[in-house]
Amino acid sequence: MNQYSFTEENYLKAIYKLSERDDGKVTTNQIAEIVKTAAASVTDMLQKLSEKKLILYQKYQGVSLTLSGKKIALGVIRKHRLWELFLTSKLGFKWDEVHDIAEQLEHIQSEKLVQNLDRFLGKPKFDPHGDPIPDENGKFQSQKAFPLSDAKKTYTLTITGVIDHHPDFLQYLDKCGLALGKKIKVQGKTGYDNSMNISFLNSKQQLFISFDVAKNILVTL
Amino acid sequence: MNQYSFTEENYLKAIYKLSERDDGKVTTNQIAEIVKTAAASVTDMLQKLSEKKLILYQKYQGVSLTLSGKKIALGVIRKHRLWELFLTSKLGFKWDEVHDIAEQLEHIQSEKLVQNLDRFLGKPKFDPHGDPIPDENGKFQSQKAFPLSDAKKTYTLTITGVIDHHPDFLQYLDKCGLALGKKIKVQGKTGYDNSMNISFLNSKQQLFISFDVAKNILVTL
DNA sequence: ATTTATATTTAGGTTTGCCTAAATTAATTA
DNA sequence: TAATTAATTTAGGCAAACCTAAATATAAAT
Repeated sequence: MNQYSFTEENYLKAIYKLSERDDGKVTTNQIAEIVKTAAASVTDMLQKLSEKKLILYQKYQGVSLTLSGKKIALGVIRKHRLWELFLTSKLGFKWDEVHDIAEQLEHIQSEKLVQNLDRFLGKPKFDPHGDPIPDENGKFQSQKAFPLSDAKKTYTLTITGVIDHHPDFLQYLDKCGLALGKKIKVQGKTGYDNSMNISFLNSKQQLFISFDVAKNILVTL
Repeated sequence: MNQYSFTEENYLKAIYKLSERDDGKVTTNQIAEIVKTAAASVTDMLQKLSEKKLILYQKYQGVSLTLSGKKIALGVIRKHRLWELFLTSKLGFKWDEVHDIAEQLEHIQSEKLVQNLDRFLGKPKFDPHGDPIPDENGKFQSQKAFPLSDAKKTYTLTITGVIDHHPDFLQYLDKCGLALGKKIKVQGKTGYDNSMNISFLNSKQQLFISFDVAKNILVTL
């Protein structure tokens, strides 16, 4: 009944994530970039998803998800994030190792499995990268976090998430001692290249980070 | 490099399980039965697997696994059984609910995931149905268990496994109070239909089970 | 040893998801 | 507004894994 292919789920997830950012119509090329296929293949799939009423699609006009499409996308994202948390909190994986495995696990079909896993993990609200985990109805708390690059001086900030999930980036943060929950303060900003000088609470340690890095770190006041 | 498709893995697993029993060449129709496809489709796949040197295949002569084929099959079985145990021991599933989910999970590709899961579960030797779990080298203890239907009277027996894994059968055992580890004694056998009268240790409870049921229960002395 | 039955393979065709190249539409720039 | 560029779609094709029907090989029965 409710069975969609691995590939279909990945397209829906990609469309969801794109429309989350741009908050409008998603284009063929954007999707092609994410799912790593030729644009022509994307067009094929869009026609198929449209027939199944999972997306709204008109030639050349971009796409958006229908309610059913969004539900499926959120279900996949929910599974992805639960599995990521499982891998780190129970199996001892580091946060830079879990993405590829969760990309596979997110397609396992079993409503009961998701519910039991959710309970086993204690109905968590956030995954190891600080992303919110949708509940069984697709609802989640959207964080009021903002990129560190937007931060003013003086305030004490808490690191609550990352935007870039690439292993290289995460490993770099590890090396700097930057982890979720860490409290930091912006000591200074260089006007020229927007790089930042930050310090940790309870430590004299200082750190320089580039604008590109700061853009990908999410913090709250 | 070491990547085989979902389907290829299922064929190899089927061939492994069939050759375990009959201990010889496996036929096209036997495989077709297990993987639930037409015999002609099996022939297609056998030719493909043969080219990849995962099986030894000659037209009309049946097949057997090569060493590489066997390794892959055992890897899949290892994963299947580890996941089944995870589902029952950590997520609260019952032994009749885990098969279909494990059929999906067994194809997740990540050597590290398997190792970490194995460690998380305490390097278990048996799955929830009493089947041995191969280690990272494909080695496992083959049980010296035998079907309850072959048991003589008098001895106290321990239930250590089941042959049939169908939910119906397992639920029936649950209803009878027959579970792994339970100690029983054969009180009598009916010559006519080979049905059995068994009793539990530490209980006056008596039970009649058919020959068909007894054939699918494994016990040790 | 033939004949009959069963098992297996070949032939031809489908679907899914992908590709490249060519055509078309939309967006941008002159 | 016309011309150029970029994005998107159509056309035609490929590989994987499946199917049915027909052909062929093996096994069983007379």
